[in-house]
Amino acid sequence: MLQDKASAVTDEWMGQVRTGGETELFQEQLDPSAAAGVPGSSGPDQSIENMKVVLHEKELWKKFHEAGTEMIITKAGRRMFPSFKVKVTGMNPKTKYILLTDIVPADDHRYKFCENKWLVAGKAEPAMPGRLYVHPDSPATGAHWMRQLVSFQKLKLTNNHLDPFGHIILNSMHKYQPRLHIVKADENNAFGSKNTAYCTRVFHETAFISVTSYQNHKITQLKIENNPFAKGFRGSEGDLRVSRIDGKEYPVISKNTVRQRMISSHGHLAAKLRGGAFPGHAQVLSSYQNETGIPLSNSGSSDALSPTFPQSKESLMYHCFKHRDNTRYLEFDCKRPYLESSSKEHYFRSPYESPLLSHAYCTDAITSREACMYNGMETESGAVDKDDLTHSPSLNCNMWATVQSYPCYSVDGVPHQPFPNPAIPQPASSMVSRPPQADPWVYNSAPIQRGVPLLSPSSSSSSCSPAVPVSNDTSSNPPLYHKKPGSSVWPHRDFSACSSQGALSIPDSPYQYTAGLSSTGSPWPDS
DNA sequence: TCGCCTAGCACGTTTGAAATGG
DNA sequence: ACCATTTCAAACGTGCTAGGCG
Repeated sequence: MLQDKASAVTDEWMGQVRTGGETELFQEQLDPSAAAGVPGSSGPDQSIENMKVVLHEKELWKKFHEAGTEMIITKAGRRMFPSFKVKVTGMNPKTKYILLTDIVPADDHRYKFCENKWLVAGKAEPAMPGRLYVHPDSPATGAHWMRQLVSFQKLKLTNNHLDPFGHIILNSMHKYQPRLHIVKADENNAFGSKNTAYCTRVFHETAFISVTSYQNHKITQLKIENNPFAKGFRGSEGDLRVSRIDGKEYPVISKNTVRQRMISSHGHLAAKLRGGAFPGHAQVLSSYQNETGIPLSNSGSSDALSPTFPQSKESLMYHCFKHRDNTRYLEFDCKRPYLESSSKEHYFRSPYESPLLSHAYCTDAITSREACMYNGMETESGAVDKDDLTHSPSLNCNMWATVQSYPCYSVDGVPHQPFPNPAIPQPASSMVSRPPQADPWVYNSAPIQRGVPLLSPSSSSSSCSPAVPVSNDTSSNPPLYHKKPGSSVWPHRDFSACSSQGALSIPDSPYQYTAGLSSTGSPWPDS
């Protein structure tokens, strides 16, 4: 069972279009030619306004939220748990959509965990290079998306600012909000052109604070109890994990803890000897930035500071690059050992032909196409209607990237004054790193507007938009994401954002995350 | 001294190739 | 020869801990 009916109703989302602060039905804004041009499209697209998105395992998310969700971030990348899964309905079965997610700062604070609560500990660090995670099945037909759960469980979080794998980069001890974007592919199986429509969905119960080690033992216990990979840390039946003394909860030292301590005290020397077998391993990434020249902060112009509705203020730049053979490793000095030591499912493998693409990455085609969609009870990658998989299995560019300064906030669509991020240089379009034209596998990109009011009185919010043309000249606004027409095989794709603006509407009050969800004693800060 | 971060560890799960049998 | 099932090892994901670092 995905959800009970009540929660499903709560999370129902009727797509709407936002243009210049007005709300309109999506279909009225949609360029009919866009739908008509989409292969397999049948008639007017009613999918957007009828679309409904339900967060999977909402109750579990609520449990975490009430305890103050924490997500571990590591240099190598760590999955989220609970993982971000949604059930989508109401799509046009034959229209192609691209599903993606990103994680944006929830506010401009840094936090610390004191006395069992998260407290504001100062101003946030400069925003990391924003990245998007494109579901590896994208683009796919509505029938495909609706058939099973759409899972983003392979998304990984990292605190490595130079991460070459395309994992989403976050700052530790900061609060973040995941978002889901549904983009209607245009006639080129792309989006970002003027005909591209998109919607954004935010589930506030998925907000979390990134940490390098768990602060709240309640979260630790929730993870251990619910994550099968942490089963090894579960105690035997009846093993109480938390004891209450004078109304306060104290963690109980588990058998594992005792064992670990014994191992540490008696076998530390041996462990060190074993650990010393691979010296220098962690040094690989530390030199990455200098080699590639990746700008850590490359968000766009001062538009980010504009209090106006963010939709027309944020731009994303996406690039897609051809998959090459393993020789691409040669372009990474000293990278290969690290790459090989990591998961087979590297979102990004290497930069490609041009130094300009230094922050472009590629995913592994084979593994990224592993089933990320689930039926209610079982995975059934083999049951997928191949007719619906209009893309080749080599499709493999499941990451985009954006860089965004701190978002401007809005409440129910009313923009809130954003706060500046002086640490981030704000050049305009100069941030666009265009791939060399000579490379036919390079996917070009252009700014896209997004408007995403995150704050809502409900536990979740959404926003929907038609493609607001950057200009009428489509040639100057190539799709952000597109499949080469006539290409039967998708290349490995890479989306590397060069620029975006703080168009994300997030309240500066943490209450947005607790409304309707929090209980007394919520660990979320009250400020 | 403190708080945060990292590497290495053990454990359980997942995955996929190889082996086996019908 | 083909297909389905089973087995098993490697890879992966996880939380825990000591030690490093600023």
